[in-house]
Amino acid sequence: MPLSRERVLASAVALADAEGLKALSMRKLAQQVGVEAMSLYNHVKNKDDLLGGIVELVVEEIDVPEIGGHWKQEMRRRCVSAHEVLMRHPWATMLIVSRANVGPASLRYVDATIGCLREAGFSWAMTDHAWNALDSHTYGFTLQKLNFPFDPDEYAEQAEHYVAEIAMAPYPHLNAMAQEVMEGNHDGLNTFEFGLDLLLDGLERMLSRP
Amino acid sequence: MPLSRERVLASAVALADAEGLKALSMRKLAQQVGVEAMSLYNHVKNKDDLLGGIVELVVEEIDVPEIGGHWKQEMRRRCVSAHEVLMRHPWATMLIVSRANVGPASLRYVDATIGCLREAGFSWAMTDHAWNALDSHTYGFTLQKLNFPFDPDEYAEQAEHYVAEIAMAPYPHLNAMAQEVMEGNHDGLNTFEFGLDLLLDGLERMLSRP
DNA sequence: CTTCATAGGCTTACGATGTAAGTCTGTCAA
DNA sequence: TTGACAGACTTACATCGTAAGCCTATGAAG
Repeated sequence: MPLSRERVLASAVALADAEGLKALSMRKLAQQVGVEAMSLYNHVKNKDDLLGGIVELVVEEIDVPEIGGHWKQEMRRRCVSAHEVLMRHPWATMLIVSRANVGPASLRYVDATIGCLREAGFSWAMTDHAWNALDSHTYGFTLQKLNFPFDPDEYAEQAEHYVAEIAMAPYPHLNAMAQEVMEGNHDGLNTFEFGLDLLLDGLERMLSRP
Repeated sequence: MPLSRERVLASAVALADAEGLKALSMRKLAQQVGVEAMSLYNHVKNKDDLLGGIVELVVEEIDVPEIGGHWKQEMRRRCVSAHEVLMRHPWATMLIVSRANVGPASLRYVDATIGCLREAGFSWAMTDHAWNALDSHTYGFTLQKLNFPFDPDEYAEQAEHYVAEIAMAPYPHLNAMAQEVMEGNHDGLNTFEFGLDLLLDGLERMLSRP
């Protein structure tokens, strides 16, 4: 099987998924596809191009909103799908929010989003604001969740170590919340849909009362 | 003036502000404070510790919500302040969302947030959700704005180059929006407050109708 | 069948980077 | 006077992206 851009990019995604973005070096990637580092440059302009390529692969996985459908349902599906995809590729969100993404998958993604909102009757400005607010929530929530230091299942027990290591006296409210988690009264988990529905409901109200 | 942790951290913030996170290397920083690279390690455990330190300096700049005050107004002030501070230090948001922040400034910041929301009558779960949703918007919006490839002032004219470089035929809605921007019918700018108020209004409704 | 351009490998080399390990020196307490 | 120690410095190493150039198999042109 000859080397190709597709194979290089797919392998890069696999490596980043398995060992994180930091571990994705040209040498390690080359080794994984059975080649020397410099050979990758026959298929990829440079590392930045490689990163752009793997971002495109990830964006391709996201459900695009259907332009004829009901905007609220379609945008909800789009955002939930984005969140799921980004959780499957924990390195991807960071990359997306720190680069200009102008590949075909990314363009198609924003085009469908704009189309869906416009079709529903939003003005240009409102379309822009809605799209931006929904993406802000999607990226922001995903990054916070990825950054959360414990596995959700073991949050309660981990909280005990956490509380032990940090002087909680000066932080009474944080301390109280940690107590609630430890005692099982509050699971401390956040759902993507909470903020998402707050935004969608707000947008719906603005649409019906222009 | 002798070297100290404070001086190292302050200088690191200045360097990152001026030349970006990528330019913040131990050697460059050392040079800036007039010392050799390894000497920094007398004041900082390693580079990660340095990054944690400068994040703390930034978080310290953010307005903390007042616990007795009206929650909506206080949280709004807190988020707007965070956004402003993060725009002043364009490298900081990335760092905040990719690390566990457990310094005193960060802990004080979350403690005041939890306290303000609890005092207002939110349940533990709602407090957690509200805090998380507001932060998601703050970080997500800021990252998107920082990543936006043009200066807001020159957006309209830059859009022309953009459109020229990308085949717009397959992306009719994106194309149409670009046209609106070029013709001055839509400025294409997003405000932090749009999504923020959507969230705050939604939270207010949930609080009054439990 | 020969020639020769080309695509796509490979090797070598360079300047960053973070930091481990060890050294030197000036200050101050005993 | 001595001796410990804080805080500077030097050297050295592995790892990174990638510039430059080399080598060889393939396949089209003569």
